Amino acid sequence: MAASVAGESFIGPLDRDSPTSIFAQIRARLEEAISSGELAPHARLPSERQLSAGFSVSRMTVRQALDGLTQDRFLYSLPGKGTFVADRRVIEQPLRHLTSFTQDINSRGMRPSSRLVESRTIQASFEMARLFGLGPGAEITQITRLRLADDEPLAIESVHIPSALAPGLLHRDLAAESLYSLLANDFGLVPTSARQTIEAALPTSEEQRLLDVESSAPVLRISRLTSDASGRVVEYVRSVYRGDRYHLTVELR
Amino acid sequence: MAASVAGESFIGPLDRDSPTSIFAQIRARLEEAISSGELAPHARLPSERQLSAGFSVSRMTVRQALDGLTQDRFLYSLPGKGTFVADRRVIEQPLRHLTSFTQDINSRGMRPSSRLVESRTIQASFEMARLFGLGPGAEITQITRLRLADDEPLAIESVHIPSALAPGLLHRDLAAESLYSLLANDFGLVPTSARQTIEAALPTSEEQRLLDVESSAPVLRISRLTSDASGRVVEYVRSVYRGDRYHLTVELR
DNA sequence: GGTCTATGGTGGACTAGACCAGTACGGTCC
DNA sequence: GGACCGTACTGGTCTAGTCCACCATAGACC
Repeated sequence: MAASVAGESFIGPLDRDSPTSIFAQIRARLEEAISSGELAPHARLPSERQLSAGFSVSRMTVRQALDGLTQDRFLYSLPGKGTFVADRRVIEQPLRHLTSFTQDINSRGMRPSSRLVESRTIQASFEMARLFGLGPGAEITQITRLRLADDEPLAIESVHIPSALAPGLLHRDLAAESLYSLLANDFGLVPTSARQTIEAALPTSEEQRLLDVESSAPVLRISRLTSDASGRVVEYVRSVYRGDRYHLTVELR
Repeated sequence: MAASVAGESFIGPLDRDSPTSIFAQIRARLEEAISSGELAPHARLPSERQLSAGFSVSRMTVRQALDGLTQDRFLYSLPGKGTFVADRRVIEQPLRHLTSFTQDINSRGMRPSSRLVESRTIQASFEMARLFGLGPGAEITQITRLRLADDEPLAIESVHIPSALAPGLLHRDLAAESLYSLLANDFGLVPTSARQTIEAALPTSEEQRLLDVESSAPVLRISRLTSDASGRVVEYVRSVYRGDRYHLTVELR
């Protein structure tokens, strides 16, 4: 009744000189074995002690890899029984991660593009200053773009970033490089978490025109507040998506 | 310019005989110190070695507590510099966690209630059988309820659970006990993660009647697939929320 | 002034052990 | 047959150390 004996191909020598840490290598091996199907859903993994011997590392190092995979719902463990592969067939590809419009649309198998609607510097309103933790009247760079998928209008996206965090942003060519890689590379702004508020509404007349929809066509209004690891708010985005062409998928815990 | 010296009140002897693990106790101390404001945002924590000495535990145990808090965005660390309190003032209360309608509405400061619309056993459609990983035609218990907040209609919620997972569910009194505590206590179904799909739409005539809205009033259609730790799908919920009274908040990473 | 360098501190990674509570199973006793 | 009990295994927790890359600072040197 026991699972497969020996021959677990994902066990094997690791690269001790690699810049990648040992536990990350073990984690990658297991992830690979899971996604390739070698480790099927609900299959039992070798015990931590067996893995530790198989990889010639300490058990704590194995646990560091297993803990991460458990945290991310690749594995689950039952004390006294063993560690098992979680069944992710359903919770497969959806975007649990923070994604840009470009990544999002690409992952849906469409071609993203955008058209600049407006870009300017504004004074922060009281509310917006509070969100960013700035004094009222602080300068905010606002970039509004029409977002298209396969050349059809899909959303209007209005990004707000404190000018102090990204000086000179207005004069950059956002057609040439992605806003997010620009923020990360040139300004050191690395988003790690975001809070999104989603509501259903009807479009304003301006939105009807840009999105090319009727006044009775429902839209998704999404506002997103993005922070870096220290919790500093780096951007505030207000988007309006066509309800007929877009649905949002999120994963909760 | 250095932070407070000595006198960190959250450091102190732990209960070695407690059923709660040491690292969980340390974690609780730090969380408490953060939420009380004793550890302000961006304040530097004592070093891992100092904490380890202060609590008289091994450094690995301290790290177990810190790692968890970092994972959950209470802390962030800068190698070579120290560990710091993240600024969560913005990403404060929103529901990162899986919540029931009752919890959700309570946390918004309103009084939740519900009215049974329909409860019955149906044959799984091909699509629904696939979602649950069952054969087509498997029995599904379906419970549809009108959900109210402060006695105003807010949503229609239709829960689907494989009958085999919760036998006799139809004959239980859902007014008396929460569906979720019932599922957990009597059937051992503990949801740990969910995938939600959200879209904006217009209500059907039946939905207009139940929610008491016009045909042109946009609604949020949310479908949720809930799984337990092993990845087994335990429930599928389809909800329709009034767009004017409800907005959804989620946190991403 | 500016630049280099040693020093001591920090988090990150890793080791090789230990004890515990829970599980499964085989055997023994009734 | 059924109840009990030891044994061997599992993951969960904890210890007491090591080595490393990175960071700040203070002092020496130019």
